[in-house]
Amino acid sequence: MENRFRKYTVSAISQLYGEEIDQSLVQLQETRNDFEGDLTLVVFPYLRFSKKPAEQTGEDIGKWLKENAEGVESFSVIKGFLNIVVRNSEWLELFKDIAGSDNYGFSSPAEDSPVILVEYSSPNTNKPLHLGHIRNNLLGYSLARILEANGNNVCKTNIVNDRGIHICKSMVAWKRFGNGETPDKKEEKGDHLVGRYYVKFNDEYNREIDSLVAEGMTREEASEKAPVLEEAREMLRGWEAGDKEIRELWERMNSWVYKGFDETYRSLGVSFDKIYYESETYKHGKRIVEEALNREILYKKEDGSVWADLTGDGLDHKILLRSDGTAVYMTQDLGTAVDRYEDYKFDKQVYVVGNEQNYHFQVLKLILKKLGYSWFDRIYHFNYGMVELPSGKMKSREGTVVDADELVETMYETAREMSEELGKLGDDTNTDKEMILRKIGLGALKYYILKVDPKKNMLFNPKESIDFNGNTGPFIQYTYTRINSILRKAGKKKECVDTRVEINKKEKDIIRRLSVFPSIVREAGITLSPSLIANYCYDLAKEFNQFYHDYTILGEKEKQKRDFRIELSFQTGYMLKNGMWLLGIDLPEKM
RNA sequence: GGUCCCGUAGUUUAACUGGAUAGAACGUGAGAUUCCGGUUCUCAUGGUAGGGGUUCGAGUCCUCUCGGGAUCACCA
Repeated sequence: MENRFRKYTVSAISQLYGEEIDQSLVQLQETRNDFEGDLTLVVFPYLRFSKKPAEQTGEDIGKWLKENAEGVESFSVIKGFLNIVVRNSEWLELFKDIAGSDNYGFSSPAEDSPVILVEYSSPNTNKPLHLGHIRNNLLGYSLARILEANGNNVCKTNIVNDRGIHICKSMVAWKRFGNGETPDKKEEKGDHLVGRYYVKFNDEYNREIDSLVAEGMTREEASEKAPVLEEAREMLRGWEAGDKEIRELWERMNSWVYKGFDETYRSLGVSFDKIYYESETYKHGKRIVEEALNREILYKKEDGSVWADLTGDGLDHKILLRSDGTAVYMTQDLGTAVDRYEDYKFDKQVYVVGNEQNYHFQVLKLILKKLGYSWFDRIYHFNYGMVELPSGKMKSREGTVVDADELVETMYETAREMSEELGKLGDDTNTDKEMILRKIGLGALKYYILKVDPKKNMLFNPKESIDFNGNTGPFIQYTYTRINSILRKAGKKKECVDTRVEINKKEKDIIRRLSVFPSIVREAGITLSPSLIANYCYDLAKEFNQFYHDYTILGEKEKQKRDFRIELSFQTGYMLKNGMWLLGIDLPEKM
């Protein structure tokens, strides 16, 4: 409908003022609630063509539309805003289109559609996932779905940082204190077990520093020379040299971690199409750096370390290989990027990584450019802010991180408590009940995180997120189950839309809301914002609830009206389901 | 100190990318409704950190000040 009016406006301007304008210049929006009308045209931009005051211009265009455009009931002009009232039959035609199309608002990718890689999660294998990763995973997963719905060929990737000094630290601690402990023996998730030894390493490290200081060493010196650290470094060198024993231990402990991660990913409901490992890509990175060194794009210091000079671009010097020849983070990321380009020839790559790495990605892009990769501009860093808790900031050093598994469990527990308090779900079997509660707990978590603008630091309040009222996931889930209940009672068959039926304001509001879904999906795809989808779902659910409150659906006597309302409910539920699907949120059929 | 991000009612947030009187939600106070599933609605309360600029029009763009965060490692 909006598109049609856009075209009408272009013709109106052309016929009235003899000026050909582009459709993008037409500012058409929903009429605000306080004014009479459905669509509003902003006429200010045309004043320079009409050479008349805003009111007069609005009147002219309004008159033209009334005479020439189909479906205009009436119009009014307030200041520079032309409010158009659209005929009810137009709305019903529109609704018929919506009801008649499958997956309204979704486009399916063709073979030659753009290829987009979405990287997210990117865990280190020395500790379990935490709240920050949750935001990352949810954003990444949702972005992938949104891009897919926009008709792109999307590949979800993950880069696992499975090598480096941090992993060696866990390994050293496990060798020293582990007594052959394994996840099976301990009945502990592997990632948690390994994470525990990482913490143990740091405890031991600090203890050794303290005792060295007590023996008269300076703190600075002590933190360099502590024996455990030496041992970890030795292990890293051994790892890079391919020492058999070290590699075996490394593989063994990593396998524990992967098993744990898989469980976490499953409980969060996210997945990947392709996983890259740093232990494989870093070699490629090193080759790339060495080649670039030969071509004198990079330079070597006297101590043997390799650097990129970025001062010409307003940045600093950046190290790419250590003096002992080992790789750094940037080295492997270069390798990963090139690997991926060779694998997929992507049109775009989206890195979902926290904003603390803004500098890193700025540098990555620049170095790719310097090295002559023409596609350097196709990588995009999707950065997001930190998650804080009501109790304060998360600091791993202070032990205030929130473990991902624990949080999911807490959400589930909270859902159960609330549900018991309300005394529902009585007659369902236990497994059904559990599944529903998982969906509610997880839906609450996901919705609460995704409705916020990713750029902003956010505060996560578990209690508030699971509220059944307000702008929350459970509220939308609840609306959906309510619709389902109505449809079950109605016999749930698809109704034909009779375009002669009379509709009221609320019904029109819902149709209008339904009709903008495609443009919201498109917008979310362009701006990469799941929050747009989240807020859309909330608005739709709220509008439906108002309608539900004011009018009866099943109790309506007139058959045509009743059928229409049932179909309207069906479409609303369908749209909620699709919208929430884009966020990776499941809607239970009952709750 | 350099660079980047952020600052909207008591709190959590939105604003169609420069459009109307800045919307919601939670909370608080008053009232109506409570029939398909836990409702919903109305009213009250209260906000763009501050100054200057750009123009028909600024939360949005520019600039300065103030506040918060990130980063500037031979960590990842």
